[in-house]
Amino acid sequence: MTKRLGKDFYENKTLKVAQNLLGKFLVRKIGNRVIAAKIIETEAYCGPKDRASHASRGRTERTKIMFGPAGQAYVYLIYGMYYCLNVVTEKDGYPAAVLIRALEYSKADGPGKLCRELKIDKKLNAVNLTKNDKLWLEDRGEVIKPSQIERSPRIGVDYAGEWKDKPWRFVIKSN
DNA sequence: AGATTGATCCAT
DNA sequence: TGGATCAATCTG
Repeated sequence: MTKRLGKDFYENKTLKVAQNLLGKFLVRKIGNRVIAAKIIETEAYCGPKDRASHASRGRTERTKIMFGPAGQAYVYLIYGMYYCLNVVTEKDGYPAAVLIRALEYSKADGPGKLCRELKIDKKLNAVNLTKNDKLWLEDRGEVIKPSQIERSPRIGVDYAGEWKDKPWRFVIKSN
């Protein structure tokens, strides 16, 4: 059973989507080559008050995508050298997204390397993951039980004050 | 621990 | 318009 995730999957509470994404497959089509890899690590960025989220400083040219409807890709450049891939969640108007941090594929552990391996760059920013033929997500029937999920604080957000310790990072155990 | 690297954001 | 900042990674 293989089914592309639709808007109903993304239009949900971000913490729930972040956990549901574990075990799903990220599919990237480059020319005639198709790469599919299981998602094993995610992080949730929730709402305008989450200081770790780019959206916490309000709607800007870069972050407006996070305020948009669920099911779009949010791709941005960080530290001048690496791209990070997020998927937008929740209702149109509410800024939230899930960062895809690692895949069970080659050396794609870490959001920067992941995007390098899959050739994800700014051209894929704002694409609709439910419709386009270059990048999308699939349910291949794998079920991840809550007991297989490990929670921990998010990476690289020490500047976020009280928000930095929230256990909003999700990893499949034994990876 | 330090260097890298450049788009983005906001204010000296 | 300029300077500080950064959801990272590599090298030592």
